[in-house]
Amino acid sequence: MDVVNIFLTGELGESLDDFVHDQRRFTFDRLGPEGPRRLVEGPMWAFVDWVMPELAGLELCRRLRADPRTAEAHVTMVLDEDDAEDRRRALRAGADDYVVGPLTRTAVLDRVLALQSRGAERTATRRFELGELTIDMAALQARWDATPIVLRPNEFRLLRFLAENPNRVLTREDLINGLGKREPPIDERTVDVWIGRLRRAIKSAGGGNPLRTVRSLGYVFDLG
Amino acid sequence: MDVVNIFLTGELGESLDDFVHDQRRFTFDRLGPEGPRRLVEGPMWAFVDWVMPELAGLELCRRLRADPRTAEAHVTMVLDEDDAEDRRRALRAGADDYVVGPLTRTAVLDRVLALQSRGAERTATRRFELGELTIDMAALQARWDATPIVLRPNEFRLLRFLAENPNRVLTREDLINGLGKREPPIDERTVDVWIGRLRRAIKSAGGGNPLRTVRSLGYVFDLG
DNA sequence: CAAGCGTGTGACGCGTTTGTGACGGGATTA
DNA sequence: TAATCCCGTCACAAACGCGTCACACGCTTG
Repeated sequence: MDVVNIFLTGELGESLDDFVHDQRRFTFDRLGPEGPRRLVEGPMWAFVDWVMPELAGLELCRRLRADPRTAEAHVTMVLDEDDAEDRRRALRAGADDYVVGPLTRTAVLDRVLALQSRGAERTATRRFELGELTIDMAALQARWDATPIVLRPNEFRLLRFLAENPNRVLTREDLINGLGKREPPIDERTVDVWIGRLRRAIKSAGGGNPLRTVRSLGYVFDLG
Repeated sequence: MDVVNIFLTGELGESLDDFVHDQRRFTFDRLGPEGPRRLVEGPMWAFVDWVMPELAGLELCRRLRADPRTAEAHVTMVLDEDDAEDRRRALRAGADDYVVGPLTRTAVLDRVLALQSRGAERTATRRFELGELTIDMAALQARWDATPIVLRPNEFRLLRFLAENPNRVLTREDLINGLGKREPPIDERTVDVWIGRLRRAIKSAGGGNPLRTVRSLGYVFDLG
């Protein structure tokens, strides 16, 4: 069984229990100014707060990179707000990517799973644009023409899957499988509701409707 | 053992060896302006650089599509930077998708595996062109010279069937059978209505009228 | 030129599919 | 623990697709 070790700064690290999902075990631990409290086998994921009580997040980030025990960890910086300059600084300090907080367990797991499934390749497409739509895998955020689209986790996964298969009719079954929802079996009509919610979210960010209904078949993400 | 043949433009094609992974053999070869150096059996994947020494990537992409030996290949365009307009152009030139480079072997394999596992049922002919008309089977969408034609399912099937039998008179019966409508029996006059609707749809996308009536016989899809 | 076909097309109505507000259970957060 | 959020399902109304009809127009034939 795969194990993924997740380290978090601040309170969050304390409050989370270990967790199993999809044959994979996740361990959570607190990340202090000296790094992780215990050393572990397997992939490590560190989420570093931008502001911390004892230490600036940037400094911790540099220390993690400098320490051979944690140099290989995947480091995600947690920002309070979406500031371009902060992002640059985070990446320069050695972070692999960033999220705009606040961080919940769901957000953490979503990220870890998303990045894992995209493969170990660090420079894989983490971000892609389709027309006016930008999907940023690293920040788990989508934008329409620079306006952020407020998406719930399921909606983001849906959008991602659709956008990864553009110009191709996806049946409701495809979509259910694509989001990895085999158990419990999902009513196909539910997909319509997903689509409706996703459309509304895109629309309320001022976006168009790239999701075309193909009657009696499914849906397509349409590119220009 | 499955074999997947991967063709790459530029240096990358030279530097990679054949490779085995998960019961599957991958062969790598260089892709020049004239297409692949050697011809192969089995699925083909071409990764085309946006910029190439001898030839623009877009042009190569079009050539691959036009060449019957490579028309069925899955073509991925490799972009240097994230430009929305370039993406559109790539897809319009016949690329199936795109990545933002730089490309490594890992990135290539990840992508091929991901696409293979998703699109298990790749239709034989994903897309074909007849003059200004393009028919995209995967997206169930037709375009006249880059303008989408709004078609209902039945109209799409009709257009597809006509386009698959160009320059050949199809009787109303042929058309009814071609669309697989045996039950319940369809009035032949209904075909006239189908044709009329299809013509209108093409026209309102700015297209011409490739559908010629052959009095007392049926209809022809006219090429040239 | 008249009569007779063959075709184009607007209109209609039925059956099906889709969109969506509402609800409730379950998980998460504070 | 209470409050909130997320999400799957349901039910109903609206939208849609499509086959048919009916009539007008045009072409053919005598």
